[in-house]
Amino acid sequence: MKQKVVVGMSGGVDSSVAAFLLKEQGYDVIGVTMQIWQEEEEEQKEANGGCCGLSAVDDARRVAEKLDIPYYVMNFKKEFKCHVIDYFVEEYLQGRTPNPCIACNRYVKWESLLKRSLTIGADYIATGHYARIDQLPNGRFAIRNSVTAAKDQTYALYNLTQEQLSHTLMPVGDYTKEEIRKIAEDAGLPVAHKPDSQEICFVPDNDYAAFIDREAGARVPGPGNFVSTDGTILGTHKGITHYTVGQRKGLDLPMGRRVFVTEIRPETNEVVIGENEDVFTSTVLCDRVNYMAIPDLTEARRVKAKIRYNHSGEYCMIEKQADGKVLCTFEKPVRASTPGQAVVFYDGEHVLGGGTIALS
RNA sequence: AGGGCUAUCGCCAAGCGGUAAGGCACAGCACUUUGACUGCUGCAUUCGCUGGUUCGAAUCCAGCUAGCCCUG
Repeated sequence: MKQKVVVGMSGGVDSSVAAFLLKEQGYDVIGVTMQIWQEEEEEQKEANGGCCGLSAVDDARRVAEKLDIPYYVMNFKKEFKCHVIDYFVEEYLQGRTPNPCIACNRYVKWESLLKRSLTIGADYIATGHYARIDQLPNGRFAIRNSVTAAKDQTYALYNLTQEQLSHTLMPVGDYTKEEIRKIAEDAGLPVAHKPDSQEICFVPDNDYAAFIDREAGARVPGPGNFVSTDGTILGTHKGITHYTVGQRKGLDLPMGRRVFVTEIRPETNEVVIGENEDVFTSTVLCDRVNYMAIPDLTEARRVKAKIRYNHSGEYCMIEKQADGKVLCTFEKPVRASTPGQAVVFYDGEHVLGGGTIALS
């Protein structure tokens, strides 16, 4: 009997081709689009729709028809609100910089969608991520780099659990973006030339600070002081939710030279300003660690680590602390390690694990 | 009340009679399935105001205005 797989279809090229490939590979494919933040009425264009846009449903449905597979829209707004939007807002209110994509993957796509998929009799869920999944000799499942470094999306997937990975397929990771578009074109999929998505999906105007203002209202910390490392007051900032470590633009500080945010202090509502070199650090402490290729970190080891999406990675020693946090000591200083962002460890092509940056 | 100094883009700042450098800030674009970083482009027909001298002035002269400093 054919194995059944639910493909999360965003309406973009990648997930559409994922569905196509799996069908070709003989799976019993079901297409599902997750409704996560869009207003029902908001059936507007969403020009560059992508990952979570709204043209989503229309495009995904057309692809499903083309592939002749069953297609459903599932509502996950409640889960998305709770695990992604609220988390996103709370983190900013506390002076940290969250990565909503990671939270969405871990808690919405791979928790809620997987759970519901298993309920309807599926064996797997699949997505259009540029990453692969391997089962290692030690029996554990691990995310592996896509064949194309340019579109690698492993960073955003480090937080998945073994249970989740064991029920996941990522067929797109075996191809380059160009190949995927070619496949889509050859298969006659109507989304072959749709532009890639970008920005935070639930903040279409890209003004995340204004979004937080709308969501949190009076709880948003107001203006405070820009201070230099020695405590000198340099000016007034718009509120800590407007800033992140390493930021230069939007400071509105005519210092005569480029200056950057080096630290955000929610306790005193201060944003610390410094030179570019002040934003480099050699040590990063992370917590909420998820181990993937290994069951635990029992002894210090050397790995390559990425401290943000699109970071080329830098080698470091990682060592587990008594409290379970992991201390990373980099061989070369890394720029703008930011509390709230993830640090992901790589052992060769596989994701060893990762955590949330707590301190730099 | 006298004396001196300074007034050039939002901020800083070149310019010293020949037709407005640069930095920062800011804006747009590119890059990007997070926030950032980065790159590219743009950004004073005008030099506190009013006159004057010059073929020609931000640059010289006079008066006015404003700010700073010093002395009563």
